[in-house]
Amino acid sequence: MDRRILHLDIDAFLASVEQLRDPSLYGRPVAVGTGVVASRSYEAKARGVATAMPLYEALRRCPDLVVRAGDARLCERYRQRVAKTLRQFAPVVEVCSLDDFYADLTGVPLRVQQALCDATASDGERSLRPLCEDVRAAVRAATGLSVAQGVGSTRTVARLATTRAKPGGICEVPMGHELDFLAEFAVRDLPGIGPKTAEQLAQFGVATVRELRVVDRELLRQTFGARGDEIYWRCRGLDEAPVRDTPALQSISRETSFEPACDDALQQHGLVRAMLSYLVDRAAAELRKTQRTCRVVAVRVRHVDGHEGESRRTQREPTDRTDELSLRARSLLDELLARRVLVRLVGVTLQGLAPRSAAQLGLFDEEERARDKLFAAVDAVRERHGFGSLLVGGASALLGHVPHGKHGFRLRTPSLTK
DNA sequence: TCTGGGGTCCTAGGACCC
DNA sequence: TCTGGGGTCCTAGGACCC
Repeated sequence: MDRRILHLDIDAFLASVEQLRDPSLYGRPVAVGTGVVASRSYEAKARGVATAMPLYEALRRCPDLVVRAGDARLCERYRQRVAKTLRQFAPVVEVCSLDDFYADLTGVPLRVQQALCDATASDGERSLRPLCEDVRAAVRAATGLSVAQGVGSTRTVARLATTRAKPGGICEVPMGHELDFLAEFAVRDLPGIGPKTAEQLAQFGVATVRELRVVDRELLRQTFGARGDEIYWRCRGLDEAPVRDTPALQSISRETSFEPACDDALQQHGLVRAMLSYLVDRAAAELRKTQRTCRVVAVRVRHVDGHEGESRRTQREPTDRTDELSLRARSLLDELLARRVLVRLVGVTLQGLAPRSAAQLGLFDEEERARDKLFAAVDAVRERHGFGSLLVGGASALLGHVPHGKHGFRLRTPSLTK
């Protein structure tokens, strides 16, 4: 009942990493992204630059904006360091997205709580603010990054508290003050309420959390199905979702867009095919790195006219091999390329992930074992010399069309693609 | 107003099996 | 042979998150 959940959010994560990389950027408006703003520094925010804003608009508002492409691999390393630091303070830490984390402090040993007991708190009520200050200092020391933190009795409360704490602050919602705290937030601020749901609620005349609490539970259920119940509890700050240790990934996807659209100098969508096989290779390498296999391959194509197609196929036999997955992806792509329209985006998703087991992989078969060894060798070489040191299968057709370097082909959005 | 590249979860309908 | 019901698997699509 008396849970204490900590939510931590790295301030302007991708932009801050760029500032760490290049200290001359401190104090300047910085944006990271391709096409749209993925992250911006607070100096840029002050000049009207918002995330998800098209870059041309950002530059119109702030002509001296420094725009960087970003580096997803580097950000991933920082993120791991932040997670590691947080684990020194809390028994259970959930890495939630690129830049935010939950920790359940309910189980923090009593002696730690006692040591952290805020002498000024009345009625023996303990404040976790001193702990948050320690976390903030530790993250700063380990990474140089600034974080905002929120504390509350549920994930929802903690998360919204963080939004009040940005940037760099700490916001703690005391037990029993949840309803008041949530009341004036817009419904759109509640996690789980997106643009569609907010619009439907607006038709009921509901804009704030306070107003949402008046809506009949049955009506929410009828309108939004299972989510209706969630919304009902959430606006009362009563979501029960636990903080879990970071759960295993359920899918691995890699996609990239073509700008300008891919009109394919090679005939028969040769470039799109080559790009797909490269993306499959990247995804499969990640699969092997995490010691898993997959059974489902999905391929996605978006054409310049906005038409989107995705198709997937499940196979009985799990695999983690690039060659096998490429074959599966290739036949799916052929189904999607029937339209003779330029391609804007292509991508692959591996699903149906399971821990790798030799028996399922047919590794008692001699040929299978040989292929398996081949990919293990490929992975080892890439580990040492970079992903770009070896090209596998159809990806070589990209040479001369897509810039290539140590880490492989340079995809359009390095800030977000590993 | 869909700009980008990741992810999660839910639902509906059809195939198939018992 | 038909009727019925239930469970599971699969595909597709939508809504949401950062």
